[in-house]
Amino acid sequence: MKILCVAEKPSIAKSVAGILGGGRFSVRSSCVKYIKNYDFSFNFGGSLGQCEVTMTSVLGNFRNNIFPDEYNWGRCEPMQLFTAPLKKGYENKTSQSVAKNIATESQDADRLMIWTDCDREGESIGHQIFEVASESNRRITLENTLRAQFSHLERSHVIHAAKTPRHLDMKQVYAVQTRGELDIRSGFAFTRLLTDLLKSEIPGGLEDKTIVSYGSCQFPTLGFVVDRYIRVRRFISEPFWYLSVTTIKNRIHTLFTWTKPSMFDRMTATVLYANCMSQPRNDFGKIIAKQENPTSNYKPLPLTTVELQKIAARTYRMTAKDTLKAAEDLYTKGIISYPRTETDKFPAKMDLKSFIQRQTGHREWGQYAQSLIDGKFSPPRSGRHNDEAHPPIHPVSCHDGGGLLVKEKKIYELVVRHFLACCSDDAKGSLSKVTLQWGDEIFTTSALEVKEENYLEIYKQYRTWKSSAKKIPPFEVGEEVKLQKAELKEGKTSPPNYMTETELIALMDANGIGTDATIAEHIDKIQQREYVTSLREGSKSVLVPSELGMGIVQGFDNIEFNENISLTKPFLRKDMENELSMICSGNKTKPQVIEKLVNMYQEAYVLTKRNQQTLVREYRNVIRENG
DNA sequence: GCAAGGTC
Repeated sequence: MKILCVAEKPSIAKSVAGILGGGRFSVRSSCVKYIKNYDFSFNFGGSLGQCEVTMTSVLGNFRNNIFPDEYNWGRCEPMQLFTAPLKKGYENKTSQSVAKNIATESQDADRLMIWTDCDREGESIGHQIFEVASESNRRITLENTLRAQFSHLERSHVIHAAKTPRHLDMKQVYAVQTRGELDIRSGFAFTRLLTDLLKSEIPGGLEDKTIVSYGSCQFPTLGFVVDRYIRVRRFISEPFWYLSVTTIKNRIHTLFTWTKPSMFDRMTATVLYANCMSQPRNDFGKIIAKQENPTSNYKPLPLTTVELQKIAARTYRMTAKDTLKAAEDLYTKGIISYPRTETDKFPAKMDLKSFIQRQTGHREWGQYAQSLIDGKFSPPRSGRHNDEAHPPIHPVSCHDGGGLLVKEKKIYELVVRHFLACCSDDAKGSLSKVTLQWGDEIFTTSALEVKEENYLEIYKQYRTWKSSAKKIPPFEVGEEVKLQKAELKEGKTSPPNYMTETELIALMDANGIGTDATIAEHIDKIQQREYVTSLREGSKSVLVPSELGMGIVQGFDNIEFNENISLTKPFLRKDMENELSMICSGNKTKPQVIEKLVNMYQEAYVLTKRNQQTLVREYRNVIRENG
């Protein structure tokens, strides 16, 4: 029997061929520069048995939606794009060649086995491969097409995946197709409307090559930046007042903080201060309580892509894009698990200790790993996210760093240390708190003492939790202590900061805008479109909207849409994600979801067009306000 | 000329 295996990317095809072929395979080049075809034999067991195998790959998505030529820009009313037919096509020469290689290689195959990544997109890419293969070879059907399930490239795992395939999950395929169709219809329609409108109404305002694009991810991303900008600009600093006392005992000065919130009314604060000052012995305070409570600092949750990007941005100042690239390269080398995951909970049956064991020989953290094996192991915390495709990011093999790029080394170290931290105990400490009364007012001071570092021993680079530098003198309850200072102080509320990239990533992630692989691209896109510019502010850079970006958001926010739908807010996109999940779980069908959301977008389009002067007016307003 | 999603 002859089997054609197809992976999502060339690196996976190479690794899997190496494992299944046991190192004995021959390589042929294909009509695409990056893609190689590997021939070998492998015993799949079961009804397949010993097979001749060709392993190849595609380059991610290669078939996409295309509108027929009569719907090109300027040749139809954009509104028609919501219902125009869509055909499958190839965007460029490369994807056409990718398809050609699949068609050729499938010709003499008895079976097709899909080896794309095990996520929703992978399932859809698998279906594209199936379509091309079955068009070229009628013996390949959806029923006899196999789908390997794997989440990392460790040898025994890959062999097990080859021997226990399932079928393509069409529900996931339909969910992805639904998103694709809605995005191209709404994206093209609104982009043409906005571009043509703003160019004709604001002559000389926009350059010829400018595109004012709408996208279901671009707009909410822009919306986050604008919201923050407005909050900063509208911020008015307010003074507030508070009481503060400092004691002196054993020559140690101890600052006590008022337990009441700061007051925005000066008179009230002054009266309270005067009350205290009018007491006899107003230069003494009384210790009324003393506590010492055990406290913990929790170890981190199992590592997701976005968390990895956030930690790397904070600790190493790496961009989200660079972090993902480094992690992807470590994955294809078999060093860490699949780095695109939303799951922050390890599967119950996973043998974590075997992964720790592999790290015991490492010169930096081997000893620590050994101590976990020798009894200090503690089961990881469980988060509430699960993408049902990949476990949290964890190291697969032990690597001394030789031959790795600097960025890869950093990311590898982060992944290992994070994993070991997850399998350790929380840090333990004790928090001492002393309460003091001065007049009728109550003040407290506290100090932390770290007793057991536990996970922090391996995780110091990424998180600090230290004993307080200040020492609290040995106060006794009931004791009267001399005050060194007792003051009425004035403070000022400070404005929020402009949006940083790290914050924007966190917001997009929390709101389901884009995927781990595309979040960085959307941030890039709204800058290319000149909706947003990046400014340096001190040591970090922040994102602020341009006039165009402000104008668009203000314009859309001033149009009243049905059911309070907002195109610049994340809720619409989140709704769509929910609908897609329902397709995956079998509770809705692709046509149902498309009908519902196309109707909604059409209504929004009609209202936008009817109120197009609002968009123009708001954009002009922004320009005028800026002078 | 236009989206978002893969990957190179």
